[in-house]
Amino acid sequence: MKRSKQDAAQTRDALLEAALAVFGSKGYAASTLEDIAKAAKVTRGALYHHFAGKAELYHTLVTQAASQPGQVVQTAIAEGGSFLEIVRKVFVRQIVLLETDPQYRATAELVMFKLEPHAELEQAAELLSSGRRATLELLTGAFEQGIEHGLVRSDLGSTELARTFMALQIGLFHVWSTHPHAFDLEQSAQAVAEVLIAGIQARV
Amino acid sequence: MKRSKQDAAQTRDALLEAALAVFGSKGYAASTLEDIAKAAKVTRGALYHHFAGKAELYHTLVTQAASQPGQVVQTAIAEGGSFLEIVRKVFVRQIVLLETDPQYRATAELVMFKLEPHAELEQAAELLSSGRRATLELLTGAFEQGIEHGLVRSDLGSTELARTFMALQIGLFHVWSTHPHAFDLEQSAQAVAEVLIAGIQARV
DNA sequence: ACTTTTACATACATTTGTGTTTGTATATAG
DNA sequence: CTATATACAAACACAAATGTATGTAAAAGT
Repeated sequence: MKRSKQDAAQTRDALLEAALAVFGSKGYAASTLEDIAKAAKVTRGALYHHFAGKAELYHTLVTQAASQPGQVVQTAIAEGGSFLEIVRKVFVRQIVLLETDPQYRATAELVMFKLEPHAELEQAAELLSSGRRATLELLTGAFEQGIEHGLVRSDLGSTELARTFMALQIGLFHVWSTHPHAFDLEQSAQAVAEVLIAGIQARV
Repeated sequence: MKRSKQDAAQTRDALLEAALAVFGSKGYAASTLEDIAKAAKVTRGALYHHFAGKAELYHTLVTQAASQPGQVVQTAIAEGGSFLEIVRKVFVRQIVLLETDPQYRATAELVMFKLEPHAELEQAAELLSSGRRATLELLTGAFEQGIEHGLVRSDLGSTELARTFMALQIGLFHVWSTHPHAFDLEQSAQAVAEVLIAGIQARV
């Protein structure tokens, strides 16, 4: 019984969603296509019809997640406020996004904390890697300006400050990811941001 | 040709070392026992003689790595210095340890950033998890004292400060782990520690 | 010196997952 | 209205990995 084109797109989405869930709960290598197909309530036949195989499924997930970064920065800047205020906002909001968007969270956890260096995943890894580099450069540029305006301490250099920002974000995400029920993410993010702001601002 | 007991212990160590390397480079599930045996220059027969299977190998690695934590704290305290000085020392030294001890680094990367929730690995995961909780509690206690002595800011609470410390460490490790050649770890750790200290100290 | 373990290697059986092929009902195009 | 392409399911073939059983030479015990 063949389905219409709309139905087909629906199954495709179901497969992607199922793949994310299964990959997230068992890791890439341990996940079987049968698992994914079953989770999407279809057979492997459907899966092979829509995707070339496991690697392509994974790659699709990663690329679609990597395409939605950094608009948080844009809106925070647009809202105005002092430099440090913007930094605080961006920090907290990017963290909170992990809690509010389960899809985003799952993908992020998958590619950051469950990265298996499989040969077929080279492209995806490379994509992620370059994304991270870009974010770091963007942050470095921002802190460079903050230093020039005398708002941020100048003794450590903009690169180290950017790395600190990233490290704090990633680290908090990791801690929360391993014990999600242990504390409230947003509240903690605000506290951590306080420390960050106090730590990077120029001394009077 | 049978080897002596000493040779046998050597083979066992070689297997563990090889397992760590292979797990680290391919992930748990994707690593085959043949890979590990070959890397240790023995056959799978030897492997099955020393270990029950893949899971036991992994478990052995994890437990032996989890047994060597926190002596950094002891020595730093013994050396004396102000509270914040000790915090800084502990932060930097624990990070640097990742660079100096490749064995420790590999295990840490494996269990922190390549954690595959395999069913057979439950025990190992539980062990890791409780270890992290213990570290966090130890840190919380330390910061609690710091607050009481008026050396640390009191507005955020000791738990949040401890989490910040952990997050910064883990995050920096993660950033370095994904791009080891991009920057000098020790230097960066010192800079990051500067920010941390400035961020948590009591305001005058 | 003789017997019994020990430390492996080798060979085999079984399972499991992947990729491919075939079949089929239905939607869509002409 | 007929032909073809589409969206899958079901069956099959193949490879790889695990676990186990067997063999064996040397070390360790007696």
